[in-house]
Amino acid sequence: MPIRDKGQHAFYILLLDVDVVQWVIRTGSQDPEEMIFRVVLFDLFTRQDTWTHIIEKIGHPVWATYDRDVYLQVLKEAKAAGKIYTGSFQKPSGKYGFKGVLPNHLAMLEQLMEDDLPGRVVNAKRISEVYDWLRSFSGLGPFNTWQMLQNIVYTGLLAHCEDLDSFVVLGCGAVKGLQRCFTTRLNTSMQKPVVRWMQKTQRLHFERLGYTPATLGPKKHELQLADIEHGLCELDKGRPEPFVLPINFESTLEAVKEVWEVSHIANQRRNPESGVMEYEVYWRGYDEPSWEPASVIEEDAMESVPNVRNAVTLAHQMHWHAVTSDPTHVVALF
DNA sequence: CAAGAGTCCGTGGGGTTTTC
DNA sequence: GAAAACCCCACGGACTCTTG
Repeated sequence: MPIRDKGQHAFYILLLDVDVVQWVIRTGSQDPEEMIFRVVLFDLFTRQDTWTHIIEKIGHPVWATYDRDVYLQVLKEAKAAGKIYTGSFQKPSGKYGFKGVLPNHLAMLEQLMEDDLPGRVVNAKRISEVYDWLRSFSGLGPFNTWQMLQNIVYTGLLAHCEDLDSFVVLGCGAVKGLQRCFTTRLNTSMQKPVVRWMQKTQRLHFERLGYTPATLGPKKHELQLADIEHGLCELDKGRPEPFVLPINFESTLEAVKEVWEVSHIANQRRNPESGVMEYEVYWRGYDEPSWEPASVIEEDAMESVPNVRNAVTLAHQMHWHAVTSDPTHVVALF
């Protein structure tokens, strides 16, 4: 059975976004610096019209020949003729010493490039490093940073990062979407694990509901964390009625068991300097333990700690009674 | 310290008024 | 009468302040 109804919308929007970003990335120099310049420039507007307008006026954007005045002029003309921003992705102007959004956005772009965003991306061990660094810029809050980072991920330059498959940030929309799914607001520490769990068990849900699994891109990838997050946002926008996912408890436990990576937790302490609660974690495959902040471990507990209690807690929070009478209600996600 | 409420800023859409 | 200008409201994310 093909995906239909409003759920289809969510995927089409998603596919469009990915395709446009891919086009931005693949058209032009494949030098990391140039690719990232194009991605960030595109990300400021996240609008295909704006990108096309730039190309028509000055050709494919090139960092090596970038000139603020030229870009400002072209974008001002575009703005005078129509819209250049997208409502839901619009970034605050940030504080870069200019009046108005546009010059401040360009100034932020320049700052990112001059402070070597490309180098930081190429040399990053973890995506979270790049995220934290981007977050320090004025105007880049949690959600916009995440969006920008996702577009950077599409370049493939972060493919070597160890947290490529686990790093996710949930925006307000995604949290509301989760609330729609599970009728109750999930405990903050459970939100990300639940989204990771949704990603890992997506096939099971498609099968259970009798739908062809949704795939993205020419290579028919499974939905990634970013896609699930995105889907949750669309869900929040499009659905007036709250509903609940019917969930199989046993399969959830199986999903949790499959991804254990922590060997065991030996100790806990309060960090003498910061006062933060920490756990002494032994990692599977490594002899040396490390002290990890409790918040991190608890957040990742679904994935990493061999502690069934976490799964049971989750089960209780999720209200797993099968409810929806119309399977199309869950199609936006699964 | 975390969660929630409130403010700010800018977009977008719909409707109304003004202008030619 | 059509197009342009204007107004108002809702929305979303960042940021700040308050509360428990």
